[in-house]
Amino acid sequence: MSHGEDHPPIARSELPDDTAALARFLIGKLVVRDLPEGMVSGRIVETEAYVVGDAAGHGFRGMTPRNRSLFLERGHAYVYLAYGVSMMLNVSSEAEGIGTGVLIRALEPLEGIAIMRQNRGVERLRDLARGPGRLAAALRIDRSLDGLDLCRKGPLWLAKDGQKAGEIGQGIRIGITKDADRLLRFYVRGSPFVSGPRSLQK
DNA sequence: AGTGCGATTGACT
DNA sequence: GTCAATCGCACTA
Repeated sequence: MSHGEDHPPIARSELPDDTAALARFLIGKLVVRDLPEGMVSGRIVETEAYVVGDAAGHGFRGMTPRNRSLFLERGHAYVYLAYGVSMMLNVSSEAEGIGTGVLIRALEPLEGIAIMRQNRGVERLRDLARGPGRLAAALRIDRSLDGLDLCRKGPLWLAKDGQKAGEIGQGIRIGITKDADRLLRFYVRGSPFVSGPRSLQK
């Protein structure tokens, strides 16, 4: 694998307005993290959409100190702590003032794998960023990145990938109880880097 | 001011 | 397969 690639950011105008469409669009795109030790990147293989009127969405009951970044224009980072243990990376969606977003659930590691191993404390490639909390740990993502514009170069941004994503599967979201039946999870079929039980693959 | 609960993970039976 | 850890925050009063 080559290193030191340029990774131009994805323009905001390329991001679909609709949240579910954005979740699908982001499959196969890159998350790029600029760390002091070097560049870390991965290909997005799993996302979940938290859409308008969605009781499972953090923005459902309006803006709060925690979720205000969800209400930014599409393409900004919403980072929060889940279960007091794991950071979660989301991409805000829709127009400014609408509290919706896309959870990035899993990456296929590309660059900076040694750095990811160090951040995670595990060796196995498959386990470095399989799951939203693991992904955030591998990229050392925390609340200091909340609200960041992901459509420009900085500590963290979104980029295109040279190669096409595989076939995209769709299913129910993981770990929620409200609006749990909606098919708002997207993933690369057959990718070993996708999280969740095998019963949800297919 | 007190309380209950997660968009998870890793350890364990 | 089950389950505890852990804590910020939203909700109730």
